Amino acid sequence: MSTHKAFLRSPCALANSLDLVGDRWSLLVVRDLLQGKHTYGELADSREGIPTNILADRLKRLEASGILVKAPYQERPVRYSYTLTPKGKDLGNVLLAFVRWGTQHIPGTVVMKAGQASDGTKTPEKTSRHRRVGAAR
Amino acid sequence: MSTHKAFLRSPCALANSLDLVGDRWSLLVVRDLLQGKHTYGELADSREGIPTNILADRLKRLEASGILVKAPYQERPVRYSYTLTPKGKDLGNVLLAFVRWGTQHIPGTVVMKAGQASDGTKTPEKTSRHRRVGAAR
DNA sequence: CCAGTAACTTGCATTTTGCAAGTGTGTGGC
DNA sequence: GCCACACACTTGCAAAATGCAAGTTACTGG
Repeated sequence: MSTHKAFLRSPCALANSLDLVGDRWSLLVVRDLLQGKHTYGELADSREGIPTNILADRLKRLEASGILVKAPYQERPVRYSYTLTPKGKDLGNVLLAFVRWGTQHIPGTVVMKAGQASDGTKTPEKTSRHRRVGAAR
Repeated sequence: MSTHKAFLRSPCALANSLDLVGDRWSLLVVRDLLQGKHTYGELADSREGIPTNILADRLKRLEASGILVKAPYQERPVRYSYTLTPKGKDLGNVLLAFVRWGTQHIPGTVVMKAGQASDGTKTPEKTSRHRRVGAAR
């Protein structure tokens, strides 16, 4: 099979990025993965309450587009771990841009991102492993 | 009445940003406005072929959330001009992050963004005018 | 055998899309 | 006045996506 299908809308990088992660849930899943979550259960338990069918669908799509990979981390009982690829981790910069825009322009919103943004807002961070956002700037 | 409604999903800046512009079209409209387009017709004539009902809806939503303003720029015949507010212009950074991610990770995509980049990225791209894209099936 | 957990699927009502066609307002030409 | 035309939208659906609840499968410990 070919590695990529024809462009759906245009060759514009923005349009194609939006076709992959331009919906209300995908980037929240990426956020949670960046924060150190890695199982379906942890992801389903997000603050925003993503419906499980949507989560399953987004995980499939994100895997299909090479943003994350699914792999069993134990065999008996089989349990899966979702982790970001480099492509997925690079979305951290997009998240960061969104977070900066949101905190600046939507009153009341806070940074809920582990690894810290530029404005010094504290995050109620729990035991994160050693995963950090590849922050620009 | 309160000045703003309760958070739809969570106080997370990312989640709230996505509630405003987290769909497949909003940021493309912002892109076109940043590129200098300002009338409904010019926006409707985008490369990706946004349906006019969707465009009308997005313009209303973006105006409601203070990302752009609509104003008549001539009276007889009345013609409207859509322009970004500072809030809307700041989305340029989000666009930039998306464009960088896309060009880096989605093979074949190109930058189609005019001027106004904070890192000196330039586009020799020019805009096509009223060319129809009958590509949608 | 039973309860429990993780990881999904399924059903179905509601909402959002996408496409085409239509409407309202005003302008210039004849 | 009448017609063609352009701009800025609406309207009418069919099709798809979303959201909620409940069900399913695989396994394990008691």
